[in-house]
Parts: sequence; C-alpha cells; structure tokens
Amino acid sequence: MSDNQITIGRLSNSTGVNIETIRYYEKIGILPIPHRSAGGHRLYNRFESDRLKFIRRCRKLGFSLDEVRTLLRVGDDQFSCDTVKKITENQIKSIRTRIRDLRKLEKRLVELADQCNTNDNTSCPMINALYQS
Amino acid sequence: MSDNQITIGRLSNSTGVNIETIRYYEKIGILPIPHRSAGGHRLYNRFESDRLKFIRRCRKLGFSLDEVRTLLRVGDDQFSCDTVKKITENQIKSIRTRIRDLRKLEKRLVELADQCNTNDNTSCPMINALYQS
DNA sequence: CTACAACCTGTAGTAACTACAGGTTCAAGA
DNA sequence: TCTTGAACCTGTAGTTACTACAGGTTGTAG
Repeated sequence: MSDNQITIGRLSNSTGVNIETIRYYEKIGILPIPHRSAGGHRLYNRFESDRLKFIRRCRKLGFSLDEVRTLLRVGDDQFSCDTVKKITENQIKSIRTRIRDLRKLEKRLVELADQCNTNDNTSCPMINALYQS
Repeated sequence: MSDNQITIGRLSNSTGVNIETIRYYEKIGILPIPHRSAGGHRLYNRFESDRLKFIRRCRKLGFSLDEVRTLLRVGDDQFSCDTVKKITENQIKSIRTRIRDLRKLEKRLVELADQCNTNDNTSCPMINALYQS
C-alpha cells in the first residue's frame, strides 16, 4: 500500500523464495521481524528484500544458515572482514574435499556399471560385487 | 550364544554401524526382523550381517536408502540386472552434475575470497559483493 | 547373588525447508 | 456497500538419514 511496502507474496515472486521459506527464515531469526498491516499481514521493505536475496546467494554458494548468520553479523559490522575470509576459505576447502570424494565415487560406480552386462540372468554381477567388495 | 548368532552390539562393532542405525534400518524395513533371545535381545546371523554391510557400501557410494531398497530387491531376484544398471547410471549422472556445480561454486568463492583483503575496515568488500551480485 | 554392561522401547532432535489444515484479511467487481 | 475469492495468517507435521536421549529390562562375570 504505502511506498515500497510489499506483501510476502510479492516478495516471494520477486526473489523466487517460497513464502513458507520466508516465514521460516523469520522464525529462526535470520530475517528481521517485518511490519504488519492493520489486519496482520507482513509488509516488507527494501532492506528486508536485500537481506533475503543475500541469504539466498549465500545458500547457493553452499553456506549453511548458521554460516550465513555469521556473515550477516559481519554485514552489520559486528565482526571483522577476517571472519568472512576464514569462513569462505573453510567453505572452499570443504568443497574441494567433496569434489575429490565425488570423483572417487564416480570412478567406482563406472567400474561397477561396467560389470553390469545387461542380461536378464537371475544373478547380477554388480550386486554380487557389492556383496563382496 | 548359539552358533553364529551375535548381539546388536557385536554387529555394530564388526560393521562400524551405530546400534541406533541398525535398529532404524530394521524399523524402516530395509533390514529383516532378526530373531530374539528369550529375554528379547536381537540376535543376528551371517545373512543379516552381509545385508547390513551391503547397505553401508551402497550408502557410501551415494545411493539413497530408497535406491538401496531397490538394489536389494534385485539381490533377492525380484528385478533384473537392467534395473541396477539404470539406477547406477542415474547415480553417475547426478554425481557428475554435482561435481560441475561444486566446481562453479569453488571458482566463485575463490573470486570472492580474493576481494577480501583482510583489513579491519568496517566495510567488507566480499560482503558488499554478495549484497550486490 | 550382586553389579553393571548391554540391551530394550519410544520419543525427540538434527538441517533446511515444504506441505498441509483450518481460519482471517484484502481488494476488485457488481 | 456487499460479496467473492485470492492471498494471507498460525500452527503442526512431514521430508532424509540418522543420532541422542530417558527410563526400564536382561545378561553375565565374579
């Protein structure tokens, strides 16, 4: 209604974040408590919208909500830039580990799939391999 | 007590699977219901132990419990070898996608971390980048 | 026979949402 | 002004794959 105030539905549309997720973020205290209309509907302004987008970007980069919480405190100037760098470097490390692990998995699965010779025998060589390996 | 019957604790030790996890697998029907001692303690034999190890190997390869359930039905000769191959190939595909996504993340995070010049300014360039990107 | 380790059941918690049910408010058209 | 229905509200339960209790029972070694 008034300038720059949007409902949760519009916020959801403009950010691509589910309404339930927005309410969930508020509940766990990662999004600020918004103003309400006379009837009790949530009304958001630019600040909250930016924060929501920030959260989503972080989530897409693989940060946990707990890490996002810390990053937000940095944005609110409660922590130093150092903290951000540390969190990010940890994140990079864990991503590299995950990539390595996934590559190993891939290799093993390709090996296993190769043993599957697509016949309709009652015994499957891949299953047998898994039972023994 | 009798030959080859072991308690849940021993099964847990020999497989490295948590006692609670073993009971959980039974509850969701992925492990068969074991015999019980007179007093009601679970007693496992070789068959169940092998099945548990199989489940764990599959989990380590990134299969979901639902997929493991299907693989087990194959082991029990209810489905053909084809099914196994299909599940495995899907698994390989999804792993490759995950690897690609993680590589992108890694790249972006390294870029962001580079903007962090580790000074104690109140404004952090990485956070600013995240708020705008 | 007594300790006490190992087991039992059942419930609740974890992460990060999603999906209802059952009720209220808002806004546009008649 | 009234009505209708979309959009909103709260609160609870479900998802995946476990893990962690609490409070009680059984097994076994000394």
